[in-house]
Amino acid sequence: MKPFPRSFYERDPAKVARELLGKVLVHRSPEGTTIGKIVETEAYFGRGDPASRASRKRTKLNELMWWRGGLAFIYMVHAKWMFNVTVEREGTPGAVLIRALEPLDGIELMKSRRGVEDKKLLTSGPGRLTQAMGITYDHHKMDLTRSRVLTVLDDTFTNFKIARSHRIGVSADLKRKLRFFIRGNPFVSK
DNA sequence: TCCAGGATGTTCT
DNA sequence: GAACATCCTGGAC
Repeated sequence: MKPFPRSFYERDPAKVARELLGKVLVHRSPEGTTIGKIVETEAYFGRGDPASRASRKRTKLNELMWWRGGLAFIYMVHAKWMFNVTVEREGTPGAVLIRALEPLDGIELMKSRRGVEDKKLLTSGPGRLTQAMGITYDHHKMDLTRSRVLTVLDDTFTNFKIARSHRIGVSADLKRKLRFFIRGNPFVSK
């Protein structure tokens, strides 16, 4: 297992969102290592995508969407951290939101960070998984293709079917279905 | 300095 | 499925 190269990320957001399913997110923190399989993602574009933070003016908060692919893009919604990966080449905005993981390792650490025992409640939502994995704004701009701390590894989880739907929690969505998830996986958020 | 809003989560019915 | 707790951010003053 090794990290994806930048060329994996510098492509169409929907394509990257779909191909991130079944891949493995690793966070090596001072408290310990937590690992989860990605089971749910959403793609966000730039101009013309009303749900995207890049459809508005470029600011300090959203500018990472214009940067090169493969970087951790983190922001807060409803007092919860959201973990995204930048996609597309520098100058073209795009990001993929990681919405849910299946816990693989470091489960006791996830439980103590979340304050719950139920494994199903650890990482089945974008705010839940950042808390369980210990991901905060400290990881903003981190390069997932190079970092040893936070990275996405290629893996061999291929035995699953992909389903798609409209994105969740957005007030105005595109016609395209841009939420991807592993069909039947119990850790998908809805 | 104030304050509305937001790619949510939890706890109710 | 609906109410509401949560809290940071940037723009409005």
